[in-house]
Amino acid sequence: MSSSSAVPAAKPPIRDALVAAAFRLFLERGYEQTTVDDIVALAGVGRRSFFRYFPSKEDVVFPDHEGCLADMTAFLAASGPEHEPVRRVCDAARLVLRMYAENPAFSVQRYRLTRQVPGLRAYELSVVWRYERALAEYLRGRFAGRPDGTLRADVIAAAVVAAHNNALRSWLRSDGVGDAGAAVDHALAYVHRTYARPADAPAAAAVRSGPAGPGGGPGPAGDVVVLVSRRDAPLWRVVQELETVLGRP
Amino acid sequence: MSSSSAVPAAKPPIRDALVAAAFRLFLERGYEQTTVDDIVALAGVGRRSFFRYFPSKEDVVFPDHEGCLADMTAFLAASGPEHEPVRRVCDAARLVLRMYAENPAFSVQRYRLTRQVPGLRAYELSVVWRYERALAEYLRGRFAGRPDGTLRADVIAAAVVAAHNNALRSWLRSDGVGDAGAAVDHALAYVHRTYARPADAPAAAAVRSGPAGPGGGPGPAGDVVVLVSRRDAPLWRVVQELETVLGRP
DNA sequence: GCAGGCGCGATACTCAGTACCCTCCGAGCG
DNA sequence: CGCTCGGAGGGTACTGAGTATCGCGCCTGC
Repeated sequence: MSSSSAVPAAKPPIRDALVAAAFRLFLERGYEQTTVDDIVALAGVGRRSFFRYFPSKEDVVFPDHEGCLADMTAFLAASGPEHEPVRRVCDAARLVLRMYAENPAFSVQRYRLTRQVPGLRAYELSVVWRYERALAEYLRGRFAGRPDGTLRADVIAAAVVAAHNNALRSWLRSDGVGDAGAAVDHALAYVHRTYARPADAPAAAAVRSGPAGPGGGPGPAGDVVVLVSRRDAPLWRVVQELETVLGRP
Repeated sequence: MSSSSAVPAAKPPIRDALVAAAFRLFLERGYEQTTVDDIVALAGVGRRSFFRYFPSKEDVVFPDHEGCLADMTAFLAASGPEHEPVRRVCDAARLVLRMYAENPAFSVQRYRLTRQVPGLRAYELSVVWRYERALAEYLRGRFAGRPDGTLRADVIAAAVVAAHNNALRSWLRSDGVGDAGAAVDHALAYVHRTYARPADAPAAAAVRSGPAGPGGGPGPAGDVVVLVSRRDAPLWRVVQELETVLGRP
């Protein structure tokens, strides 16, 4: 009818009402003690509508990740060859942090939920996995042709995600106080230092080798290389020489 | 009693029959088209017994991971301070490969299943996550006190798992032909090179030494640089060190 | 004003997972 | 010898997530 009083509040779409109702109940009585029927009853909608907006009960706990994943994919797709790949995936990871930081209270509550509900933890893993795959796919493209390109891509993507999550979780564990951005920057800087090679590091150098004298063939890992070089030698020559002696790519 | 009474603990009871029946049906008509009732009917046991042996339908697809995880935990717990931590987690990861390699045909079938069933992929993620946590917890212990100890632990554990899985999956994708061990060794070597620092020592130490002896500041072009490095130090780290000492980009 | 589309609700069904209770079987004990 | 006890397996019934189907009402476009 013409009356609008029966309609809940000026249309925060049903989806938001479902999220709000779900979290109220999850916090009140726990995730597993809350049925979908409870949620839809509180939200005042039909049961069928819940599954129209969320493919599963778990999805209502992560209502914004689908969009964030799309943002990340778009961000990576918009990258050009001028971007250093490792830095680019670090920046992509920061998109996720931004989403969490936009709503600290919500993020902390969700974190507590996922910590104590195994089913939610498993679901979160699959979400994180999709982020990691997006980063890895991007890196695989950038590393195509390089030796061990896919290996490097997968490892770097995993390292970036792990570093990001390490910082994010420590921020969440402290109830969202402190500078999450700085913590994530620090963690990602560690990964970036580890993997971002000085653009196509040329190579170079003059070397002598051996644990204790001449005749030492390719010794076991752990022995020592002594390199003597003129100070004014071009760096790339030093590296070239090193590679030759070490017998590595 | 009469047949095979004791020693090998008479292990294979109903459990193995359930696994066999489950895989037959999964391969015949697909995972989601197979109900637990189908499985127990084929195995000739009661429905209740299925859940006695497997907490969920997904678990029947990974019947050996629980034991492997226990092996890994024991392996890490049995580590001493004499073990280099990064090498140790690499060795721990090889335990998982060994389990897969013990039964290539089964592993390949399972891989195909998990590839095409989202629910199984999600479940596998939670299994992998537990391995990663075991590695990370071990490293956290070994890195306790170091700056960014937990960060390093988490990142290295993730890198090890990613490298292992990269090699493992490429082996599985090729239907289990080729040397899985060699592929995993190669992948883990990459991670080990990246992270294994020579027992707290810097990757490389460069010493400036001039013709005029010590005390000489940044000498003129023409004097000599002596660099001492562990043979297994990552090359780019050596270069970083060189750059620092030489004061060049 | 009418027709069609669609968002939504209601009912009914499948199946995973759980709770409860039953039986069978071997072991110990009166 | 029979009784009990305990544990492994089976059967029945229930909860709740997720799906299929239908029917209604509202909004839009002709």
